[in-house]
Amino acid sequence: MGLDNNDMNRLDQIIGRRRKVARGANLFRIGDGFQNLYAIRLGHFKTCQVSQDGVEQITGFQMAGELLGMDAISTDLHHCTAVALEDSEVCEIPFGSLQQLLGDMPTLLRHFHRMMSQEITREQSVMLLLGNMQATQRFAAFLINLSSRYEARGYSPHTYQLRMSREEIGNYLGLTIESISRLLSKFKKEGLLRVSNRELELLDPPRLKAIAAGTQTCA
Amino acid sequence: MGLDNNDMNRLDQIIGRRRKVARGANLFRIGDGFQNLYAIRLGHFKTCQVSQDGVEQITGFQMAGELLGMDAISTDLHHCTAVALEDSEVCEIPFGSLQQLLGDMPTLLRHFHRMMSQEITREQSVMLLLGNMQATQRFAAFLINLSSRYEARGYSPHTYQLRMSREEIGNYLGLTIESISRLLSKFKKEGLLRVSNRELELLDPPRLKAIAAGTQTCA
DNA sequence: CGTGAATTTGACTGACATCAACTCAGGTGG
DNA sequence: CCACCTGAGTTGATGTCAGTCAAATTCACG
Repeated sequence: MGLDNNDMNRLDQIIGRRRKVARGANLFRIGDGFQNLYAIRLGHFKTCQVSQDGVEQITGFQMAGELLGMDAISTDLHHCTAVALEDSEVCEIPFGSLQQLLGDMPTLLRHFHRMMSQEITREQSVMLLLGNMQATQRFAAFLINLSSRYEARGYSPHTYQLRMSREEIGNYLGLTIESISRLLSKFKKEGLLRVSNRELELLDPPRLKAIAAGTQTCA
Repeated sequence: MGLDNNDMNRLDQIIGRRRKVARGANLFRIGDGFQNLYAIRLGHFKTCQVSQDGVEQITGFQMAGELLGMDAISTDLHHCTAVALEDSEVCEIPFGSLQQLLGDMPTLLRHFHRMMSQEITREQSVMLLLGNMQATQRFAAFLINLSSRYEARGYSPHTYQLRMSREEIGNYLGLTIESISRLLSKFKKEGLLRVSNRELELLDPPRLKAIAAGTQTCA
């Protein structure tokens, strides 16, 4: 169920300019008008919501190959802010043109729907995480999730770099920076991983998965 | 940006049989194959995820006019279970037929995308709620959310019936049944609402909104 | 090196969970 | 009609996990 060459060519034609986004810069902000979806070519992003009292909640971390901006389709306004976690590059996909194309190309349409649907299920699993997992379990699930996403992209699932700060991890997982730090220390002590700054090595993925699944408690 | 009559007629043609779902019955279950989306005609549903260790997390409450099953598009398998909270009625929308129609009908396509996108933003706001709101704020936000949805459907925003148990509310909000009960009592004492069983009357919506927004703390 | 930011670690606190007892409404059968 | 039972909900006492506050340490970078 991939896109064929013809599909890809027609898709390429509507894809707008590549755009570089410097570390820390916004790709779009809450309230911005919606023109484009963005396909991440290079780098990492975070998306965040802001509550009425001004508190920020990170709703996801995105990496190369993922699509940004789908939440804006409903009202033609962006509902979250996307920030580059490192110097990154995206392709603009003008949504108007994409829509026209979708009408002609059932496979592309199907593909697009899958991506939106995937975002829905991703968010549901975060709700599960935030709603009834303990801190240890949340953090293990987070590490495993990154691991499998890197693996799917052909990178090592055991060794990767955290592109986000401890604070951002904490915010995403509904925990404080201190808790994240303690969890890292605990996992290190347990022989589950090796950390040095943002460089991470998972030493015992099966056990980490078991902790994430809740079938093992961790000391 | 509604659908015109012609659109509606063609849509009606593909809409399958109406299906009654008794209180407590499943409309679909995690792992079921995906055939149809479901438009709720009558009644209320909850959707829930189950974590690997068997804990249930309610990811949403849906009412008449809302669409169920969009999370299944990505893998052709349902990722959550939908349960009727009361005797309800849905329309089956065979997704295959819908897709064909979407190719021909740009307005319908646009409408469908908006609905999917809306689900994404809804979930993001739940993440915000679960990630960094206090119990009181979560519950106020929950009540206000229901209120505005009933209002949008032409029902009273001040007086409505809770279709779900205290336990279900707690599960959804990442709290226990006891906490929900205490919050109800607190709000009652504060003169914010009147409750009797599942019958609810919001006495001071502005203040409740302020609490939900985090701009007011509540005693 | 020196300065400020990010992270780690420790002590204490608090919000919500847990445990337990009690109330109440609704249904069932004598 | 009423005694009994059951399940939902309420209320109180206590415990605990993660938050808060504070200080120490390490890191990034001029």
